Amino acid sequence: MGPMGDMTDPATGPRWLTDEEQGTWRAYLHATTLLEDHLDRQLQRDAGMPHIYYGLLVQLSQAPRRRLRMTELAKGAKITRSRLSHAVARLEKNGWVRRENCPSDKRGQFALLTDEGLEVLRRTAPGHVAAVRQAMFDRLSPGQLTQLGEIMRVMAEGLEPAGPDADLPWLR
Amino acid sequence: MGPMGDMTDPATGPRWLTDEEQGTWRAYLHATTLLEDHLDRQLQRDAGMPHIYYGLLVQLSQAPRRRLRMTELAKGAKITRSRLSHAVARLEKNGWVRRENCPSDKRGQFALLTDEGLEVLRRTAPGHVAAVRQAMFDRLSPGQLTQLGEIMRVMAEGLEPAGPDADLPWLR
DNA sequence: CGTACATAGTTCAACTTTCAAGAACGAGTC
DNA sequence: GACTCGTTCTTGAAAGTTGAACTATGTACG
Repeated sequence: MGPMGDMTDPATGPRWLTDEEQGTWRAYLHATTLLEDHLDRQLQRDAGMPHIYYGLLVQLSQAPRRRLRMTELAKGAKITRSRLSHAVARLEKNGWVRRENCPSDKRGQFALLTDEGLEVLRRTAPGHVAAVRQAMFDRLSPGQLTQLGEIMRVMAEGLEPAGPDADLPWLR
Repeated sequence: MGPMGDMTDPATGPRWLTDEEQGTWRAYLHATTLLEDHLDRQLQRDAGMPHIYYGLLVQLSQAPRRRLRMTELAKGAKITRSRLSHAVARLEKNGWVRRENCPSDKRGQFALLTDEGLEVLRRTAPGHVAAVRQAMFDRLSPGQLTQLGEIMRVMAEGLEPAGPDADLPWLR
């Protein structure tokens, strides 16, 4: 068990999930894995890259001067720097991204979206949006949309690598 | 674009996401990737396997006689048979799963949970439930819990490989 | 300056996933 | 039986991911 113990009360045992919780958890797992698979396949087929790589291009396209420091890009995509290194290497091979040295910090690298990369994005964005829409927004009522947004923000907040005092969580 | 067209109306162009939809979509992506990463790490650390492998053991543990046909197991976990083959091979090496021939269909294989496998599950389930609880259920109101369940079921329904007539979607 | 430590990014090896074959069996038809 | 076709599961190679080790540079402080 982890360093923080197993979070169970030795007297009462672990707090298992209620039936409703279990049902929701299963539905969550099914929906999220199905959607992720669906988008991965859609993008692999139409854009020649997995969903995460596509997200990297999108982020670059929205950044000033179409470039971002590697670390910023990794944070935005919520992936490790290691994974990003590999991903950018691959995207560079495709000619969709270029690296550039950071003048102010010799350790730093910018990843920047090339014109070709932007073109790929333009060509494939409509199909991607359509897929997302079809899977999620076309099926949810306005109320559900709002609810979902709120719920996801609550969950993300609790999982965020934590802001200040990230290394002293027991003091918060 | 795919065989079914790009779903855009040539007159109006693609229907982009509204601001609220974009916000929800981003929140969704953040929350789901953070949670999946979190659980993967938690289980890798405490149980020595990724989340999906753990899910396979859970499924087996709940099946009659602790065994399932490979295809059933794959369907339940929503993964390909190929992926399952590799996964089971790995779990077999760990001694947590065993294969057995199906007597009635010589092509068939059962995957079955060993006593060791069950023991691993017993040892690690409390920590896993605690992680899920902490990330999701401890943070949502009862109303949100219900909403989330419903929303996820709607989404999953739309993504399901489709029941009968799966190959003639245009007739439905 | 020099030492110590933090940060940025890459690399390596081990592992997992995907995709495209392929081997083996079952079922229907003639 | 023999043909055809679908199903079950496995395999191998390529692609992607992970975590730890490593290089190089910045930063704080005596």
